[in-house]
Amino acid sequence: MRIATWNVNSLNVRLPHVLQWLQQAAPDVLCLQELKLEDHKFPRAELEAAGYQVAFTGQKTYNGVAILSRQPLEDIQYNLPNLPDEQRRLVAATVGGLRIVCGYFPNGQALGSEKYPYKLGWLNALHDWLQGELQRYPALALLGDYNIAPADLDVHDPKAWEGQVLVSPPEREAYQRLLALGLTDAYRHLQPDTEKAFTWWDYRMNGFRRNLGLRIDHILLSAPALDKLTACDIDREPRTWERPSDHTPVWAELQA
DNA sequence: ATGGCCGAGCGCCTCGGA
Repeated sequence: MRIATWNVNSLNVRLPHVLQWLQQAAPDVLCLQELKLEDHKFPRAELEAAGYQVAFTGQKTYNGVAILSRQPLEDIQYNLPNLPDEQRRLVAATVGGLRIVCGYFPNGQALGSEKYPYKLGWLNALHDWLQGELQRYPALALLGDYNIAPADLDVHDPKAWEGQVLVSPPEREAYQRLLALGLTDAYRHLQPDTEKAFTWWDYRMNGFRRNLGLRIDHILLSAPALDKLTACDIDREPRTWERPSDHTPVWAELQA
């Protein structure tokens, strides 16, 4: 079973990219973030024609998440039940016994911004909700755009980024608290030392060509899911396509 | 050189992203 995550930065613009990647990467499950469209504009017919069932929750202009799956999606949940919030940032469903949680974590904007405590609060609510979720679903994968680079190894220029949003100690501590629930970073589990392995590059400054990026999109696995992990990688190819998202897909292969 | 790029919105500038 191949599972994947991709922040598409507008599904309106990126639907052709998504269809192309579904065809060539053939994931069983693909989690999408930053749909930037309302539910009535979700391209359900096109994705179903490609062989995928869909669960999604969106809003105009901002946020929005979806799970695409070849197998049926069961027990679908929208948003964090313990956090009243207008922002559409989470959808979860069970696929073949594996609990899939798709999240678009808040960016935080800047440490002095009111969006920063919102981010930390969201992370805290996610943590608390996951505790119960892991009890109900021991085999669980948390995929998405975390907007956190867990370690300096995940940052192209740690000195320039030091103390900024996406790498600040409180965010990294919140990320570590997720790991403390029994989750493991699939990519780092298999590639503990790989440098300059990024999932996002700024549109500006020729960021991608110069590989000035961050690793902020992740797949975290609970122990029963980690036992089945055989491969995990970042697919940089879609970032080379015409009019790309600033993020590129991350995928993991789990034994059946 | 602290900017540069994108996408969306009732657009011709602003906001948010990361």
